[in-house]
Amino acid sequence: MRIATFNVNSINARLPRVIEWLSTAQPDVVCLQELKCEDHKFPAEPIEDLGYNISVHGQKTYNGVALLSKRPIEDVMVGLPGDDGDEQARYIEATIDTVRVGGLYLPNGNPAPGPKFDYKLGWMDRLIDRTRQLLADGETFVLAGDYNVCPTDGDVYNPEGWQDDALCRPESRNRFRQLINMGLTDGIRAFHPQPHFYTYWDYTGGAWQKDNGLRIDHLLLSPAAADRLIASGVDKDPRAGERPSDHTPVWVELQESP
DNA sequence: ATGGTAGGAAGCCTA
Repeated sequence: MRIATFNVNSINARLPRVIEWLSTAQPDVVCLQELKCEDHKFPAEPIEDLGYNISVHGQKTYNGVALLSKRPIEDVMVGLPGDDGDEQARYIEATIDTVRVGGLYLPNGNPAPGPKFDYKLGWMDRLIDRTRQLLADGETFVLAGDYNVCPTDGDVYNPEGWQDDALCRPESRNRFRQLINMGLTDGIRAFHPQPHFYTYWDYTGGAWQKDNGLRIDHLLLSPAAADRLIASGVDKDPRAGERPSDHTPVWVELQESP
């Protein structure tokens, strides 16, 4: 069972890239971020034609997340618990087969310090609370998405230049580490511990050509999910295509449940 | 070198 995450930076602008990637990679489950459209403007038909069920939590202009799955999507929950006043569409969770899958678009948080950074840290605290609940419920789960956190300096092409950025600040890294310390496994890191294994390259300055990247898209696995982890990877092909997203798909492969 | 590029919305904001 292959579970992937892909920040598309507008699903409608990216539809050709997404269709091409789904057709070749054939992931079982996909978490999409930055749809930048409301539910009714999500291009469902061409994706359904490839055999996917779809659950969308959209928003006009900004944010927006979705789950795609070749298997049934059950018990969908949208919105991260813990703040009823949070209007931003950044979280969707559902059960697929035996796995609870959370698709997330963690706030960028720049500039730091400031209100946007405070929102990011509060959101991360709520994600930690949600993780605690999933563990208490005994769920086998994967939390996948654009975390907007570079866990270590090895995940940044130029750590000195990025040390004050919200993606690299100690407050952000500390909260990411809290998730790991709850027993979660970084799916990419488990198979690819080397530095400079990136998932995102800025549009500006020839970042892609120079491999000036960041590792900010992650799949975190519960202990029971990690016991089934057999492979992981980064698909760089979509980033090299025409009109690409600035992110590229990242995936884990889980052994089928018995 | 306080830029650069991309997307959506509306004549800027977010990333």
